[in-house]
Amino acid sequence: MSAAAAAAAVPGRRAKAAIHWFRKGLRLHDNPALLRACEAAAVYPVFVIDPWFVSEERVGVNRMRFLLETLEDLDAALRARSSKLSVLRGRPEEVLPRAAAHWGADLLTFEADFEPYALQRDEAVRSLLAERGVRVESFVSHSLYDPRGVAAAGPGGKPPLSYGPFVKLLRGIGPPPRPARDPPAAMPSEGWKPAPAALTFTDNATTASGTGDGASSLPASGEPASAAHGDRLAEARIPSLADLGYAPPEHAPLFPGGEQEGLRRMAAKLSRGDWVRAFAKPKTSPTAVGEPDTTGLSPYLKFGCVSSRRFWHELAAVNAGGPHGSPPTSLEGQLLWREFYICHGFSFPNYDRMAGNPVCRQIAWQDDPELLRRWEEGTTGFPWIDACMRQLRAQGWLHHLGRHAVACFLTRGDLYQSWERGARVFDRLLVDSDWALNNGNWMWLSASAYFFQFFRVYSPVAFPKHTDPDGDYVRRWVPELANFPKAYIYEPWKASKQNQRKWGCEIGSDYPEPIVDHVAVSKLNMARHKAAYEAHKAPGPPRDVPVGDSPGAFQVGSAPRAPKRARGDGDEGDAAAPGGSGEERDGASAAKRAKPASP
DNA sequence: TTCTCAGTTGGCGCA
DNA sequence: CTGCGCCAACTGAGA
Ligand SMILES: Cc1cc2nc3c(=O)[nH]c(=O)nc-3n(C[C@H](O)[C@H](O)[C@H](O)COP(=O)(O)OP(=O)(O)OC[C@H]3O[C@@H](n4cnc5c(N)ncnc54)[C@H](O)[C@@H]3O)c2cc1C
Repeated sequence: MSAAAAAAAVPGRRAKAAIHWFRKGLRLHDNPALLRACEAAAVYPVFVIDPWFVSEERVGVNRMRFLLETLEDLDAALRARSSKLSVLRGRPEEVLPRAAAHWGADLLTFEADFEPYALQRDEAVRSLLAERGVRVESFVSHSLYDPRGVAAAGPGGKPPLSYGPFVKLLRGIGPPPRPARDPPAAMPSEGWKPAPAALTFTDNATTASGTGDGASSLPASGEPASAAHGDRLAEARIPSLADLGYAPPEHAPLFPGGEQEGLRRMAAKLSRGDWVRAFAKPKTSPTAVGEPDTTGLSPYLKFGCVSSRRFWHELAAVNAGGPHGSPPTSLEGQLLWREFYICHGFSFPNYDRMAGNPVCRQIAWQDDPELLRRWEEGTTGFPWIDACMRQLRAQGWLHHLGRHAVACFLTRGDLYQSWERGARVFDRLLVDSDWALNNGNWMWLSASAYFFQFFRVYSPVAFPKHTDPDGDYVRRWVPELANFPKAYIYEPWKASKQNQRKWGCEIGSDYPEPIVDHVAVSKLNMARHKAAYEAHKAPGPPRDVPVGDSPGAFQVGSAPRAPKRARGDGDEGDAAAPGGSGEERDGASAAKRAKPASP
């Protein structure tokens, strides 16, 4: 392969054929890696679907739908520039070398991805292609800054553990780079040929191989794809949800996928200058029904349908229009939180678990699959918590404070289950699931990192009343309770049996009793956390806390009608719970690939 | 080394 | 409805 190696594209020299590998960064704007590929005589944009991710167990229907819609949108945008998207099927390490050989590519470009799973995958691809004489180039365009540079600028080569100093560090670096220019109106396609049929998704009705690859062609610039290609049904195409074995979604998407949708949403939000400048995150409402009270850009930023740099610069222009808030609560502050977690996920090992994670407190979480299941399914008996979990399941999205509420409830607040379990559920269900953001925020909420005031616990009853005293959000997502008046909407178990019947929902049969006595259990959990922190100061393996080993502890301050069940299944009293001593994590192999970066 | 201070977004009772 | 102090007290950063 030395001849091929000699033919590899070199920096600055024009490549013969370049593959641009889309993973995140699913956009044409601000895409430096795509621009680089466009310097070649022909560019082949591809997306690789690794079947490993294709399962509702790993990537829920909302996120998979978002991805497929995004790929459709990307393909349409490429076709308008005389190109098209080839969606390939298989492991990137196998598919990309074959595709490169097929197309005679001497250059592969992609957007850098700093998640551990992606780094490992990309390094494997890079070395495989290097052996075949294909040069690989990556470009930073997902985050505002190159996380390597940010980390290097921090004390000891690590980013600060607190947000304030982190932002100060960024300010010292200066504003993020300006977005790259758009790709050319007609993307290069010298000697273009279609993707290898064996690697693509094709219609079953006819076969692509009949007349060979030559059957396919590229659209002329601006030519509508469907009209131009109606005669080529067997052409490689973007799979549907059904192709991938997903059941039809039960709910319309809250966020339709795609660059166009993302840019449209960003423009709509930024056009409200006063709203943008007055944005204060803690004051936004988690109980909105319908359009979120925040930007709703998270899935677009996660998949890179919208460039964070473009968002930042357009936001800066809006902020220039008058007095505005500042981080951490401002809209810019939100983007910097994203930066914070991305940088931390890159800088610290084992960021997605407690064991071996240098920023994470070691805590002897309980392990009760039944409690986890009820939380996940939205049947805890706390209407606010259940409404949030049901919105999450239905739409794949929750307001930030809704995420706070359910994450606190599952972990340090009430159920005392590991944040890792919660993060795994979120990762499956969220349309915007992002490895670093998800794990980092779960550590925050569980008071495992960044935030340590564990005595501040969200009440599953009182908290939602701030923004929704009438309980309309609960009625939307927990229809069993639709007829309950506001006085009982967050505590339906307090209504008399007679009223429960009258309002059409008997607690205990039509809707569950509360899963725990919140007041009692949150006190116990505070004591547990306090002990865990003390153990942290005087190192040793994490132990469960002998607090609350007396069942009596549960009756302290018990809520009216605290369900008998609350004590029974509430994990309490087992002071001898196995301390997650650390190293015996489940599935070391799962840890290696535990990452839906692309899907 | 030791201290001080600030920290996105708690709940509650009270004025 | 809003603001305030209390609860009991955590951390990382920086002086
Ligand atoms: C337990 C938990 C898990 C989370 N998991 C994810 C996740 O997997 N993916 C994800 O995008 N966000 C996650 N978040 C952060 C946050 O809740 C969402 O980013 C936000 O609710 C998305 O809505 P938005 O785009 O309207 O936010 P906006 O308030 O409009 O913010 C704009 C953008 O800033 C970024 N941002 C905002 N808040 C945060 C934050 N706390 N941390 C990091 N970035 C932030 C996001 O990219 C967001 O789209 C999580 C939060 C919690 C508490």
